Amino acid sequence: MNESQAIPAFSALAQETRLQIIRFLVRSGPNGSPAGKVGEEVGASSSRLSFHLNVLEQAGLVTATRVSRTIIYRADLQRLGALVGFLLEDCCSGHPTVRKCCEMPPSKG
Amino acid sequence: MNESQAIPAFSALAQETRLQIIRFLVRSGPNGSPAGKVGEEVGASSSRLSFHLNVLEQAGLVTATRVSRTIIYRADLQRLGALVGFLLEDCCSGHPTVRKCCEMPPSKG
DNA sequence: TCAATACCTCAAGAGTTATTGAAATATGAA
DNA sequence: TTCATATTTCAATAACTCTTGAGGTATTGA
Repeated sequence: MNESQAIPAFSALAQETRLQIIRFLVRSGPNGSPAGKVGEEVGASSSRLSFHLNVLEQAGLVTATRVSRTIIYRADLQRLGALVGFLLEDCCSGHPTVRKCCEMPPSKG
Repeated sequence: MNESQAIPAFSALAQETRLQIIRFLVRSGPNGSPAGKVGEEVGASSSRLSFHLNVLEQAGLVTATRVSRTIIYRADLQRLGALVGFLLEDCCSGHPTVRKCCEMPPSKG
């Protein structure tokens, strides 16, 4: 991931509705979720939802696939991982203090 | 880190000049750097620099300390780490695919 | 073909962000 | 006090973001 990919990604995540969408799509797993269901989940009107899904898609954080009348959205976990990597390596020079946050939480081994 | 801290932090990082500032301040280490030197480094006029440093400070990603005539800025590594943690845990539910990016790079391991 | 469903696009308006240049504030030294 | 240095604040402006509501497109089934 380079800066010109990271900037739209950070920008996409800097918004409450889009954060809700990402959370929901990550939890929806590899099957993803149709736009309508995402809209119900986050409580957004169709045009508002479409606007935010488009921002996320342009940022590369979600993918869209048409299946008949519905459009299935999925979180792009590789991209999200690459963004974490950008934050750790590019922004923070791999600094150990920043890296500590990535260790597994104690109760989850 | 919660959502209302993460949103301004993502927003702060979604800008080229501020990304340059963060990189430089992380590399400057615990002594930080005076505003003027940051401005030289990133090629920003004083008012423009001040604007961006303020955004970063409000977002909690840098701290400012006055020392005589100069103001020393430092990257807040704890906050940056907490933001990585938010991205991994809150946004991505600690998903292993996303986590893989946090492993030490092979040549540095 | 017509109607229904699922979703997107468009235009308008309010609010926010980034840049510029001028002016203000704070500190230190002559 | 006067001057220089370091930095912030202010006002104007252009560009961008988000929301709303109306209308459009794609697909399916009767």
